[in-house]
Amino acid sequence: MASLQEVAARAKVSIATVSRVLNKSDKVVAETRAVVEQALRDLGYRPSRVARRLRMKDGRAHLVGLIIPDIQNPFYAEIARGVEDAAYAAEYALLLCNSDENLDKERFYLDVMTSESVDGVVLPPFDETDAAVIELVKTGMPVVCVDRSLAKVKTDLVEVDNYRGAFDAASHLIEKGHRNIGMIEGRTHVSTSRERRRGYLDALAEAGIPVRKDLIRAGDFRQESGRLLAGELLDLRKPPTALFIFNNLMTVGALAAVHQRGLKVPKDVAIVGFDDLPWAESLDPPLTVVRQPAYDVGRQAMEMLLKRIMEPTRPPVTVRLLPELVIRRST
Amino acid sequence: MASLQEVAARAKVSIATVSRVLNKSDKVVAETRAVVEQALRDLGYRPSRVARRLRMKDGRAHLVGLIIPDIQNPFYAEIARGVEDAAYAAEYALLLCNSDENLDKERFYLDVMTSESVDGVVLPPFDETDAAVIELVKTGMPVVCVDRSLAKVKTDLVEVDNYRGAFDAASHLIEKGHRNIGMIEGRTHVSTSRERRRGYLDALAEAGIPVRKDLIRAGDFRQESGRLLAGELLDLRKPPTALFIFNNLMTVGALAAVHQRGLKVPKDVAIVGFDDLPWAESLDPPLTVVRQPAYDVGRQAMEMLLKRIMEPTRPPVTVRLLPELVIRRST
DNA sequence: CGCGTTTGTGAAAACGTTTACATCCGAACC
DNA sequence: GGTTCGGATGTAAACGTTTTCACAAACGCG
Repeated sequence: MASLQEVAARAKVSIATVSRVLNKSDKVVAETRAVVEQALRDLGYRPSRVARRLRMKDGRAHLVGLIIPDIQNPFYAEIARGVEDAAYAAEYALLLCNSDENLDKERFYLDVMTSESVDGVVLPPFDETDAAVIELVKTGMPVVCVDRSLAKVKTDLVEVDNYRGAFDAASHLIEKGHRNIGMIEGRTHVSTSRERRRGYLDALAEAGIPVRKDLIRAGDFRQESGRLLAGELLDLRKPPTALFIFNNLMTVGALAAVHQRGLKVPKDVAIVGFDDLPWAESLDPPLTVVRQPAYDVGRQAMEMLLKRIMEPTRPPVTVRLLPELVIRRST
Repeated sequence: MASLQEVAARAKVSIATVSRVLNKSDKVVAETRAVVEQALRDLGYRPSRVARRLRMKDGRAHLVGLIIPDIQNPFYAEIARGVEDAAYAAEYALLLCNSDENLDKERFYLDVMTSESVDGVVLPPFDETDAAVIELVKTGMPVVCVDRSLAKVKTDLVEVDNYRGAFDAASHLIEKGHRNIGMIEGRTHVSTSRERRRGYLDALAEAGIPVRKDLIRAGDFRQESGRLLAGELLDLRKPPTALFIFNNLMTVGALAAVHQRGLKVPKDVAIVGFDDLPWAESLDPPLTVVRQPAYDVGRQAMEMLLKRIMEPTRPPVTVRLLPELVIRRST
């Protein structure tokens, strides 16, 4: 509440001097400094980030935005933790928003970002052609994409080798003797979906297994769509003996569909999903998954963003992290 | 980027007129309005929330803060969704922060809140005596507590009937014939822990079961502490035949400890935990839990906050929602 | 002792809004 | 035809900072 004005009045100096005391940088003699600091304490002064941000040129707000598609998805929550830890370490505050895999909400929050003059934004774009994000990038706002990438625009990017992850997962199932492997994709215009699909197809091709189109379904990354689509696949005349599912939430949904039908995993149907879960070990059965280093994705993205804020003209960088196939008992 | 200045120049009017067009409220003749609106579009004008917030008196920033202890805890994620939906519906932006059950972080973010001149804050206090939160309340900042309450200070509050939830859970175990019921609490100075403990003790008392102090352990709400403490209990000379655990994450940890020892649930040990999980149904075995209406907690808290922002002097209100015992197969 | 140089401090502008107040102009009134 | 009114628009102050520039005093030096 107390402003520089009031502090200055109490210390009988000018507001400029108070500001200088606050920002340490400038010269102010020890005696005055002491007086000012006393006044600061007396009034319980708290600087206004708002005023500061209004006055300052870009890149010094110490505020960045993170827009995640679904805060209830543990994968994104883990990314958020990574981002948050790196931000907090650099004393940056984080404006965290949940876009709910919804373009309108995303646009609303992107507007908030520019409107709040944040220093930069971390986000997984809605899909490869996300217009609102591209627009934002073009305004010169520092943007780091995580997990998903944009097709036409080059930005800083921290992603996971989705092709490799999917290839390994499918190969693992093939090795176990499966030839009818169902796949539940995510939204198809998302870069991760595209890459994972490639990995699956290549693994099949390499093993000389023909692709059964009816075993491929596209979901929307939500639990419910996993349940529905897994149900469809299991109810097929010639159902798959294994399921490869593109994210954690849909995998949980699929598991529910399997249980509902009284089928046994992995005897009746094997399952491997993308994204590890803290409780994957305690699921019935413990789930084989492609583990993504989500925390690191977040942390590195934030560090990358800080670099870009410091040096806005540096060329965009891509970091690709490796996933890991964690074999438990669902395969 | 474009400011009122530039728009005004292009439309050949004063900035006041532009501002009036923007805020609809005031009179401006149709012709000028059209000209201004064209200029607005041409320049792709985006208002600066920062400047606006600096200028305006309290309560009109259309920005509120939410500080949650752990973004990776599905219970809080669900609360966050409730808050976020209600905020978005009212066109409020949400400054979401993760305090990591850490007082320093919490203080940092509380400072950010005042410093950012948010209109209000929703949070579960760290514990009943959380000094930083009390301080904030005393500054007159609208604050709504969720889930946990403060001991000495009366604020708006949306909570769950924890006593009832715990009482029901313990009674259910007693009914199933258990007399040695282990309990893993959370941090003991948190209001929810205190209430749940009361519920457990009363249920035992009502059934005439003496309390075994060695069956009561205090954790920190994290998965790891659930694993550790459940391990301790199970390794006791005279171990409990049932476990009542105070939150979801510790329950998952406890489940791991049980599996690790090769014990069967519920044959060797029954388990009931607080907080439902989207995948509780797919755990091994499907978990009996006390379900809290987390989404509603969040939604109602945000609505309450909006009311307080509109009418800062209204007396504090408490809403208590009912939990529900969901019986699955772990008991 | 006079003159440049340094050092500490203050005055004021700027950031982008909102809004109270002033101004202008035409219409309505008597 | 003045006077008054009211409606549309402009002017300028204010919000709380940072920062440039100016200024005064002290200092160093020949």
